[in-house]
Amino acid sequence: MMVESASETIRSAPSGQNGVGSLSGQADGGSGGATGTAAGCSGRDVATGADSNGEMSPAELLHFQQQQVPVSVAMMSPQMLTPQQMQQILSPPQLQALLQQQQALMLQQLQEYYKKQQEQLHLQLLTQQQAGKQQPKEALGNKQLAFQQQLLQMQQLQQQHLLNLQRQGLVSLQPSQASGPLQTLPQAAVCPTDLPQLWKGEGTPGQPAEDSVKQEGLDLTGTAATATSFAAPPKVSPPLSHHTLPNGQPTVLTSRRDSSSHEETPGSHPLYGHGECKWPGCETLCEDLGQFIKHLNTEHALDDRSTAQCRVQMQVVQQLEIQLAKESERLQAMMAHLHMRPSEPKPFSQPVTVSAADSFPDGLVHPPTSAAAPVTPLRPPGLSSASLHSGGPARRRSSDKFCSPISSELAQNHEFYKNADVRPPFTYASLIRQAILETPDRQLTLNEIYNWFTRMFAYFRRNTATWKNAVRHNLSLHKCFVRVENVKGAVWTVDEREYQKRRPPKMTGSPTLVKNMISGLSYGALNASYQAALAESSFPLLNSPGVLNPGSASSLLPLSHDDAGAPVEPLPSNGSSSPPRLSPPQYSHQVQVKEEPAEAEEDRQPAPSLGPPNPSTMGPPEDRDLEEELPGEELS
DNA sequence: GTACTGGTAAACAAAG
DNA sequence: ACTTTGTTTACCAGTA
Repeated sequence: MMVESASETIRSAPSGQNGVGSLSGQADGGSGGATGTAAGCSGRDVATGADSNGEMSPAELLHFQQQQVPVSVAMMSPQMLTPQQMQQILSPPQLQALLQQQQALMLQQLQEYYKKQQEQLHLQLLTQQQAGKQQPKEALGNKQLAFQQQLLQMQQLQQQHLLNLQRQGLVSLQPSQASGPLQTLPQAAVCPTDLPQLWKGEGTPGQPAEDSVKQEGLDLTGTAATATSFAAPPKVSPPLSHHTLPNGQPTVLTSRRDSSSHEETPGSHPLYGHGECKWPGCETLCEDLGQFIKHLNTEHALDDRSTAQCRVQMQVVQQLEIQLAKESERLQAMMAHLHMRPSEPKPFSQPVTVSAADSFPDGLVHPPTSAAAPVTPLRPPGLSSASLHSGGPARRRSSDKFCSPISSELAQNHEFYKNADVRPPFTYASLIRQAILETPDRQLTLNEIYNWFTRMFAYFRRNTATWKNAVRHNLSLHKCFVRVENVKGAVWTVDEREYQKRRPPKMTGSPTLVKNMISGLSYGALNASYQAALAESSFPLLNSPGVLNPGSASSLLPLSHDDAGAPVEPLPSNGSSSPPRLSPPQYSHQVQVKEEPAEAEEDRQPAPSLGPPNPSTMGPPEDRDLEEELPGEELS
């Protein structure tokens, strides 16, 4: 198997790589290989985390990785989906939007955390100064210096992060501002007040800071995860108010910093909130600020324990910083990888997709993906097969079911599938059909089908033996694929009627079910179904404008109108009432002559009894089409 | 629990 | 003899 795979890879590589280099505009075989490798690497990177870049020690790396996955995943997906699942559920544009959101969230988290840290460090300075009276002078001086250095370091780190992010074009705000557009994000997403929980059970006075860091690091993930409950509204805004420091808050901070030698502003203390001490791991209840100050001076005076805690806090911040840097780097790579999808909003595909996305079989109106993802239909969660990335058994391709039109999906994410090592969520049968229908004469040899797979999907550039076997298996198994002996060999064609018949397997023989289902569907869903079918039928022409409406689609698709059942049947089709049933050779001949008539008349037995769902709003062609197309598209 | 569908693996044969 | 193509069977998993 592996031997065959290797040989096939070599053989199919040149042809398959031709279209691969589109990312860089290259089209020769050499760049294709590199592109494929890059795609594979990026996919692995996304799944398993960034590789070591030499800037981190093994321990740090381990620690970082321990934090990284849960944090990032939690921030990306409140439902705790794996990246692969996210990838499958979300369309590439959605992924991009999500990544940007993740980046923004991390930025906000870091900013808030920096502020928190600054306040804590600053408070430490204050505490030292007050407690320093009982301490030896030079020791106090050293520690003060250390704290000041830490504070300075914190500020530098913060500025550096902001600069980095600005350089990436991800942030367009001034460092003094929390995060302009990001303020719409849930404030509780990363709540600094949760951070003290990291210190729960934190080290005893003599415990080394490193040990604490390990614990904190692990706890941090949990904190971040729990803090990422987007759905829940921020229930405690008051405690946040003096931590998050929206816009004018930095001035408060600076004023406090300036008044470091003075009294704290009455009623507000960065470590005091909700009547309790906010010192990491403390949470001692204090009735008023005075009591809190007293508690602070007694319990959190400048000693080894407090120093260790502060160091731990520092390391937590540093971990976050490292994580942010790593995530930023990864995000950049991912975006660079995905950026090849400018999505050139094809004007024709948009109406089709939008309507298809608007009305899903579930009857829900799915919002448009995002501004950055204008025209990608959402796949219903759970519909897409999961965890295909590693090449494991993949189930439940979505193409045939529901109304996810393979053509429009492919048209929109063509570049994505071409370069990303992601398994397309379509069945082999639908892919084979697509490959065949893309050709002018609607026929392909087996090898040409192979080439189409490798050309269109990076995923099919590996494990060739497996999927090729599957292709052959599907070609032989499904009646909709007709083998035709040609002068130059055997070619494969698609019997659309068989293909359409195959799609509504569960609906056949249950007219009542069909009827109930149709009656339960809105016109929008029906229309979406129709348009989806139309889009699917017109994939080969999606790259040419004018497939906006059934009429133009049919006119541009002399042959494939049978594809969508009989949607565009009223159109020319040279009026022939078609020979209903063709033997394979005949059919192939029809294909070649492009005379595939508007048949499907005899296949539409149950249709007449169903009646048009909404005659007033739909034209006759749509009605007929929907009656036939709907079962397969909407229910299955 | 069952039927159906889809994916994967494998064996086998025929043809080039 | 080897590869490619094509067929068939079996098994597993997901879904209705």
